[in-house]
Amino acid sequence: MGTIWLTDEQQRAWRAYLGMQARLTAELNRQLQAESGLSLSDYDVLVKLTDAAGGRLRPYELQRALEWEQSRLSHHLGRMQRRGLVARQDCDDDGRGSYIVVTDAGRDAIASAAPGHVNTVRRLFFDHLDAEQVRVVEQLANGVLAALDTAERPAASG
Amino acid sequence: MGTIWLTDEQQRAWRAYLGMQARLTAELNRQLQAESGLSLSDYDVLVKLTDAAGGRLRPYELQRALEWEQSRLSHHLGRMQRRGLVARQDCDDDGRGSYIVVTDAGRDAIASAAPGHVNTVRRLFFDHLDAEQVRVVEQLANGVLAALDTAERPAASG
DNA sequence: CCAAGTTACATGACACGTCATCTACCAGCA
DNA sequence: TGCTGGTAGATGACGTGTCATGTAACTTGG
Repeated sequence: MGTIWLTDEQQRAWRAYLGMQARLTAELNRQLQAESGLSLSDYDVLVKLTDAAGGRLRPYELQRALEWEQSRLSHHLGRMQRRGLVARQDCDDDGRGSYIVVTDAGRDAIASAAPGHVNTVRRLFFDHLDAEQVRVVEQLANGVLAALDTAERPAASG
Repeated sequence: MGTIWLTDEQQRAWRAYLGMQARLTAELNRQLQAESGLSLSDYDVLVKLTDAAGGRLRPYELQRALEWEQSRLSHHLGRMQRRGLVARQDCDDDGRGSYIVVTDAGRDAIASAAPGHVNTVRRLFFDHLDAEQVRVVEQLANGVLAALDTAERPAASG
């Protein structure tokens, strides 16, 4: 029988969301790329690494922190290593793995990129939201995320 | 002088938004791909084409409707043509251009993809929002979009 | 202690998006 | 008629993301 479509309000909201998402991501990437030569992905990786003790993490730790697919991370770390942003150290505990370490160049890159990026986030996004809207974004996004979590890792029955 | 960072509320909202955005897009793409062999981009193109009179549009019309970069559209149409989802017709009015037409295969593809996709959008997103949140999403997204528009196409001075 | 399963990570193939650049055509003007 | 500029669109190079698969090292029951 008939498919249930979206209501008019939902359609308008969905279109607006998709539009914002696409344009905003593109703009943020463009600004970051132009001002610092980093991509948003590079930025996220470097944030996690510089936050970590010793500036290094195992790839699987990075993977969980970033919620990336494993092969994406592997490819991306390879590229970042080629560009000198990160390096690898052998892992004595576990012969399969390695540590990923931020290099000095990596630290420099993110230190110089961060202020401009944060400014852009504020200029393009938060400057146009009031306090209530900020709260709604957080709650709504966390709600959707929670649903995605339970949908992907279904609770054990019983 | 000190860089102005984000407030705690803004940081939490931003992280939540980024997480939701990434996971949601990935899931929507995965579902669409698995159930119909289309990507979200294919879907958007086919929606615009089937909405148009005669099921055909000039590439530049598609470009404006989708708000895509020109080369992205060009590459994407090439791939969709290779897969038989769209075809090209000569444009008599303008020797430079052509019309992009949905093929029967394209119509079949989107007709079979749409119900499942809409269902997934509702299941993963709207089922977790109340009416007020839906309104906020629309308003907020449109506000950010408007700002992006004026930022990119600065008004003529005077 | 060893075979079987599991975990950590890499890799090749291929779709996708951006940038820079190129070609062909159209429109206005001398 | 030819020149100049703008518009429609394609293309190659290159970075990125996904899927499927491979491999080596760890772990665990017997």
